[in-house]
Amino acid sequence: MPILPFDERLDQLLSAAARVFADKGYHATTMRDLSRASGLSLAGIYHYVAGKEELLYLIQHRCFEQVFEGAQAVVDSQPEAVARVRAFIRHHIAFFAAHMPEMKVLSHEADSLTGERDAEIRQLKRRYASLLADCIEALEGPDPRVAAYGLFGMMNWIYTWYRPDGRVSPEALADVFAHVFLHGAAEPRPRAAAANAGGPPDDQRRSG
Amino acid sequence: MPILPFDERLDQLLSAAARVFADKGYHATTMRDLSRASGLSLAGIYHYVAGKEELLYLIQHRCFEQVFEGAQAVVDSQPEAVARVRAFIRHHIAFFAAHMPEMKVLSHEADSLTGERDAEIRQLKRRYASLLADCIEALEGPDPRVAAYGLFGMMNWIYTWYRPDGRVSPEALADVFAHVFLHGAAEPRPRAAAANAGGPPDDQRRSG
DNA sequence: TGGGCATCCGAACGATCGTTCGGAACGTAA
DNA sequence: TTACGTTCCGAACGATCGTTCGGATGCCCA
Repeated sequence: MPILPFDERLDQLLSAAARVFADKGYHATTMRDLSRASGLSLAGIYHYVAGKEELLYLIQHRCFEQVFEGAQAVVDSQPEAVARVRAFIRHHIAFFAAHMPEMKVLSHEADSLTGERDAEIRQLKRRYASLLADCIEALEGPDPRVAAYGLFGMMNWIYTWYRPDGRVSPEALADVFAHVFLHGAAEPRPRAAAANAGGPPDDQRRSG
Repeated sequence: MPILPFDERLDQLLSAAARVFADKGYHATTMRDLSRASGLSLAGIYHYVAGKEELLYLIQHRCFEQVFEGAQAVVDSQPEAVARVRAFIRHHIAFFAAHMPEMKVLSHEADSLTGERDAEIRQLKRRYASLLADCIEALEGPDPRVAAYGLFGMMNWIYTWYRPDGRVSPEALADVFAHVFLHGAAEPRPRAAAANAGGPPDDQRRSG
């Protein structure tokens, strides 16, 4: 037995690969990049995975199973429609912020898999989207499919601009998104709780 | 002079390249793909552009100037904050639907340029985002930056799921997004106008 | 008739890609 | 000690990449 057992070394490899894929994009990263980032030799990588695409598949599959399981749990714990949607948003954003590279790869490299691996991930994606769409349908608002995809866009897009260690905490971000999606940006927020962590708790209520 | 003047042949090339980039992704498409799609020979492409990256740059630059100009115009034509935001959304979605390949490339390949070309496109992007953020700030709702990026995500994400020739017209899509962003998905929409195109052109005011 | 420019191409170049091959180093079991 | 499976690597393979080179063709003007 070497320093690390097989499974843990594989986890390390997948984690390093997720970071590089997120940073440079799947097609633009080379196996030599992954060799450098993982500490394995170029050939050594192939002891753990069959090839580059399997690496991407494993990252996406593991990540998806995790978000889905967590989302299912928090949604089930809420009986009421608005609370279920809010819980989904909070969980999705929290998970996203805690697994930025993997979630970015999941969002940005959705078309980079092929064949059966592609089909399997697409199916997971459909199930996850349905979970949210079903919650939204109970709101009896606009077209649930359109609204759900709109909300996914709002949330998934954060990989292009949001930094979890910046001025806006993941919790504050989720609250803003939940408020905007449920009640709209033209409505004042009920409590102070803007997006800034430190500053004065600027009150949101409109003047007139 | 051949059948087509230089500029028009270049337009054709850029249009073909946008379609292929949108379909396969920038890094995954080869110059030979572009040769096939444009009807030019592999070497012939280099008579019109300096290389693959310039192709991507020209697509993004031209597209961005167009959306920005149009958005500026429709925003300026509206005096009131809510109407300005709504106008921005309608224009962005309409333009997106009418220029799907280019806008997908603009959204999805935001990190594929390098050096000066990258810097220039990023600056255009900042200006465009500020235009929307300024409109949103006047709503006096949640953090304008967060809300603006959230709205951009909602709108730009459509390249992953929306087909302009499907059951939901671009106008209906824009109306749903405008309603959700401004008033929330938990609020009922004022008129029927769910997702059908032929309805009355306007449905602004809340019910109460 | 001939020079010059614009348009466009077939063929090839060097670089780099994902992957593979043959084996080294090590621990364990007999 | 030998035998063997696991872990891992240096070196190389064939394929393909973006790009370039040296023209070929046709049009314009003199």
